[in-house]
This record gives sequence, structure tokens and C-alpha cells, in this order.
Amino acid sequence: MSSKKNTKKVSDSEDDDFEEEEDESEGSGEEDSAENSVKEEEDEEEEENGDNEIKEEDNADTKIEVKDENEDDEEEEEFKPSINGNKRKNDTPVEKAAGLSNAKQVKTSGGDAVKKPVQKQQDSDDEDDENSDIKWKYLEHHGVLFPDYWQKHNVRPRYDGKPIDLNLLQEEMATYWSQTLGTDWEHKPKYRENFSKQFLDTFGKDKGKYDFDKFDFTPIKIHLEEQKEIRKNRSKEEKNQEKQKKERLSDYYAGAILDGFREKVGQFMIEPPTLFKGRGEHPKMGMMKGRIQPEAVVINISKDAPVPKCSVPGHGWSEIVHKQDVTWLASYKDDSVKKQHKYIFLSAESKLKAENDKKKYEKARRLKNLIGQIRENYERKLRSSDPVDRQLGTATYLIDKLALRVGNEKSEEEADTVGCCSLRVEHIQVIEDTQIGFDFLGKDSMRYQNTVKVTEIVWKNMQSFIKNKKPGDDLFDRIDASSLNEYLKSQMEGLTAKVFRTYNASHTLQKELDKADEEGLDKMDLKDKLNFYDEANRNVAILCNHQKTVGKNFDVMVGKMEQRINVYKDYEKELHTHLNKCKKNGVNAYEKEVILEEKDDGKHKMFVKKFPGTKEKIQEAIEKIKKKIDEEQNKKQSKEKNKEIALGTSKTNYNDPRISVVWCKKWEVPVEKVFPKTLIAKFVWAMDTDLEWSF
DNA sequence: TGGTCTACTTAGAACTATAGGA
DNA sequence: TCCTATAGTTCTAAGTAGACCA
Repeated sequence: MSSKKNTKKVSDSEDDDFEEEEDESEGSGEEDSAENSVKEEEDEEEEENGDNEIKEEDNADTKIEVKDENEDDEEEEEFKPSINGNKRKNDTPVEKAAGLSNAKQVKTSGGDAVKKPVQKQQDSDDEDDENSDIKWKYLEHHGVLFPDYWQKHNVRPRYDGKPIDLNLLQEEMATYWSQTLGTDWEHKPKYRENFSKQFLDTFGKDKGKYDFDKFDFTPIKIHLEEQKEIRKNRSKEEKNQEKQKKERLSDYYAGAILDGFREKVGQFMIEPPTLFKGRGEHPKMGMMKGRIQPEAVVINISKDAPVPKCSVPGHGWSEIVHKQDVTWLASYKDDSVKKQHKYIFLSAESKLKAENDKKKYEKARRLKNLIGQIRENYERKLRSSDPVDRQLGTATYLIDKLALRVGNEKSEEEADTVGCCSLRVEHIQVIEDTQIGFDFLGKDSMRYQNTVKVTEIVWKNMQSFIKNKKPGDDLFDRIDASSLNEYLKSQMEGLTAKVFRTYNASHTLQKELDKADEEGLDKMDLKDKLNFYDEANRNVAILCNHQKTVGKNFDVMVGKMEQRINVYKDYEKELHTHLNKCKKNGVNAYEKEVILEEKDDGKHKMFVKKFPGTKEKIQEAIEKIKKKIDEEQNKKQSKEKNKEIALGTSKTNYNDPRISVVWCKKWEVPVEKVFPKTLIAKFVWAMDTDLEWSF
């Protein structure tokens, strides 16, 4: 399968996606106006059906060293350059386009490499972008979708026992707060503190008159529960209608064209306002994430692409830009909680993302070829007389052996988490027998707790790095993330700490899966083969410290499983007893009904098993229940093993998909048993990897 | 040189759909 | 056919890293 399948050729039949729908929107709100915008464009599309077919240019990335056997397939596609049929309007002034009353001047970037107008570039065989940062030649999309404005429900909370009127913003905030009542968030002091301060601030000069503790939001909470119930009980028809409406919006906004191919947009909805829920002990949790208006949104499209309509009446985009050196379709600044930029990108299955993904793994494979020399080099540094070199060597050792992240500096306004370079004295313990204990919070405040035996020189270095330091002091006080990466770059072009993680993860997966022969995989059934694969994947997840929090009813679930196993075992025992009786007495007909388990209330029988009537049937039943016991035990074991381990992250981000594809082919395992639909789409470029390939 | 900005990937939690067992 | 556990998907927070600037 080639990356051709990754993108869709824009054809007449596919334009049907945008065919006119019956207008069934009634209420108000942004989605409705967005829907109108969907409809309007669909109408226009019907009118304009020109035939602007253009030949695609060769867009292959020459930097990829290993040639994809199917690259050739991509080259000779024809396309029509508009999302809605063939609506390219070279001469459409951007200012004239709908929703653009507020749009600022148009910018173009992409470095000096962008000298010619886009249309010209598309029509010519230019070679000058081979080494430039140009990410696309033609880009067209429908902009972004805005969440509904707040609609008042007029349910009043109580203040000091009496109902209190709230204005629009207060009601909105109070409702977001009420949503978190009964969850862990409610009891986090910082969450409460941040929210209550901002909430009281909305009372302006009267804020001093109010005490947050005297607010009772139960009425809103009850209202939310009622609404949830109503939603749950909607008729099939209503649910269907809503689903279709959602799909229609998605079809519209998720459609983009990049260099002649239809591509899917990732998350196209602007993040709705809510209370910020940072991970770990985030100092800003509970603060209000503000509403983003179109005036904050920058749209990135081709100069000659139609400007997307802004779906919010009376509003317009901040700017229309034509930055060919970036991959984002839209961006906005959100400074309400923390200063940050948000982006709308193409989805993971797009050609652009896929190419980057492939490059990432190719870089990791390059590291594989050089790792011996690189290790020798940093091991030399471990013994250097220069303390900076000793720290560089030691940090690289930890990144290589433990797959630690590099650890950039963080501000006071974020949760206190660390990576390799930001480790502090209190995070490590130098233990006898050349062991080092690690205990710190990493990305997403996930705890990394590990005791490792290291080489003597590393152990001595670590000991010297903490000497005369107190808790709070940096372990590596002479290096930081950028100086470390600078050193890594001197070892291999493009090498950063992140590449080690990808390399070590993929290398581990390959190594583990290569044990298939000695494990006798050929004699295993599909279930066991998949267990073997999961086990290999688990090793990667452990290496990378990919965790998940244990579900609240984990113990209950395991308890139930145990109970079930015991019931099955009892049944098996009884079957044996009766089989023996049958054999002894020569009685074949034997029937008995047993209750194997009762529900908690004791009223309902969960399992009712009849004993079979003949010896043969008893024997059959024994075999059946034995199998069931086995299955249930395996299920329980794997549940316990995976209790705190997240297997998905390594699959999505670290394991070269070609390793899994080849393994699946070799052992006749359908690839969809290993990758869900979305990952197959993301890794479409890896699907026809040759059987001989290895990482 | 260090701080900030920008662009992109990686990450777990929350939400939703689906499968499988009764 | 219904219910619920699990798998799969979506959402957005939290990283990395290069560019830029004073």
C-alpha cells in the first residue's frame, strides 16, 4: 500500500460529500450558523463546476534515505484543486470573502525560497525547494468551527440559603464548576482557590460581600443530571439526527486540499471555554479558559485559495496568511490561563504527517547504525577531567539506558516536573553496589520510580554531582537541554535526546518480537500470538514509563473475575465427581441443575448449569469448562499486568510500525488485530513493508 | 547568552462505540 | 436483546526543540 491511499484524490464522486442537505437547523447558536455556512458553500459549489484539472508535481521528499518502494505510485495523480468541486478563484480578493471584514493584511512566508507566486510554482518544475522549508504548494480548507455561545438555563444556585441571580458569565462559570462537583477536582484546594477567586471577581465592586463557601451549586448540579438523563433517553430518531448533523459539520470542516490531494483536518473545533484541568499539582488548575473569538484566529491558506467563511455572524478572522513553511491551517493565541499558541493541523493520517513520521523512524534507524560509536564516545566523556564533559557523558548515559526525556527548564507557573537535565538532588539516591534510585515526576506528572544498577564510573559521577549539594539543587548544574542536544548533534546530524527514546523503543520491540522463533510462535493460536506481541509492547511501555491511573473499580473487577474462576472450578470438580459416579454405576442419564453464582441481592441466578445426561457429554463439558478457566485466568493475569501500563502511547509514537507489519505478515496475524483503524490509517505508509525488512 | 516565541510531537484522561456474555 | 466491560477515539495538556531577539 502506498501513501497514495493516505490521501484521497479529489474526484467528482467525492465531491458528493458536499452535496446539499435538507436544511433542518432550527435553534440558534454557533453550530447552526456554522451549518448555514456549510450549506451556503455547498450551494455555491453546485453553481461552479469548472474543470480546472492540473497535473500534480513530484512532491517526493528527497531527504528520505530509504526509498519507499511505492513512492512512484504517488506521482501521476490528477486533481481538482478545490474542496468544494473546482472552485479555485485566483482573482478573488480576500477582503471580499465572507467574514473577512476584520482581516488584516495578508502575509506570506516560507523564507526567501518563496519567490514566485504559488500558481507559478505549481505550474513549473521548480527544483529550488528541494532543500527549502516549503511544506506545501497549494493549501485550501474551511477554517475552524467555534463552540456554541453560552445559552442561559436560568437555574439559580443558592447563596446563604437563598436563590441568587447570576449574569451570563457567572452562570456559565458556575455551571462549569458544578460539572466537577462530586469528582476529585472539587476537593483539590488549588482548583477551588483559583476558581473561587475568579468567580467572585465577576461580582466587581461587590465581590467583598460574598463568601464562596456560602454558595450552594446543588440546583445546577441537579439540573445537569436531569439534562444528562434527558439526553440519554432521546429517541433513536433524535440521536440519529444529531449524529447526522455532526457528521455533516465534520465532513465540511475536516476537508482540506493540500497539493491536489484531499486531506483530513485533525481537531478543527476551537477549544470551548471550561475550567482548566492541568495535570498534577498545576498552580493554575480551576482557572477559566476563555472563549476564543474569530478575531483571535489566524487562517493559513494559499494565496489563490478561497478564504474560508467565518461561521460567527458579525465576526471575522484576525489575519489571513500564506505561510508555506509551516503545516498549520489555523492558529490562535490563548492567554487566558497561560500564554500559549494553539494550532489546527491536518490529521495524523495526512501525507504531511506521515512523511514526518517516517522521517522520525528513519532518523532513529540512523542512530542504530551509529550507536556503538556514540556509546564509546560518551563513555570516554564519563572519565573526562572536564566536569562539563563528565555531566554530558552521564546525562547521555541516562537518556540512552533509561529512555529519560531531556528535561527542559520550566517556569514557576507550571507543575513541578523534571526530565534528565532538570533532575534535582532530591530525585536520586546513590545506593551501594553501584545502584542509583530515581524517584521524580516526569511529563504529565507521571511518577518515575526505578532503581538501576549502573556502571561504576556513572555511579561515582552521580555521587560527585550531588556532593555538597542540598535538596533543590540541580543534579546537572553545568549543562542544560540545549547544551546536551548540541553535544548530541556533534555525534550525529539531527540527533537529539528524543531520538534515543524512539530508537530504544523500536529496538526493544524488534528484539522482543525476534524471539518468536524460540518461543515457538508457529505452534501458537492467534490469541497466544497476540499475547506474545502485547508482552513485547509492554516491555517498550515499561522502558518509556507509559502509565495510566488505575481505575476506581479495578479491585472490584478483579474480584469478580476471581469469583467467576472459582465458580468454574467448582463446576469442574462436580462434573468429575458425577462422571466417576456414572462410570461406577453405569448410569448414563444424570441431570441436575446447580446454581453457580447469585447476584448480590441473592434474588437472581447468574449462572444456571445443567449437568449433561451422558458420560460423553460430561466429558465434553469438562473440556469446555477447562478452556474457560484458562481463558479467564489469562484475562485476569493480563489485566493485572497492565494495571498501570498504557500500551497505546508506544504503539502510536515510538514503535516503528514496519516492525509490527512485518511481524504480522510473518506469523499470519491480521494487522487489524495489532493496530486499530486509526493507527492503520496513520501508518498506511508502512503497510506493504517487505518481509525481509527489519528495524 | 539567555529568554521568549513558534511549531510541532507526545501523553493520559475523558468520552464513545463496540463486542461479547448472560 | 440488553447490559457492561473493554477497546477505540477524541481532546487538550505538556512536552521537545529550533528560531529569533535583545
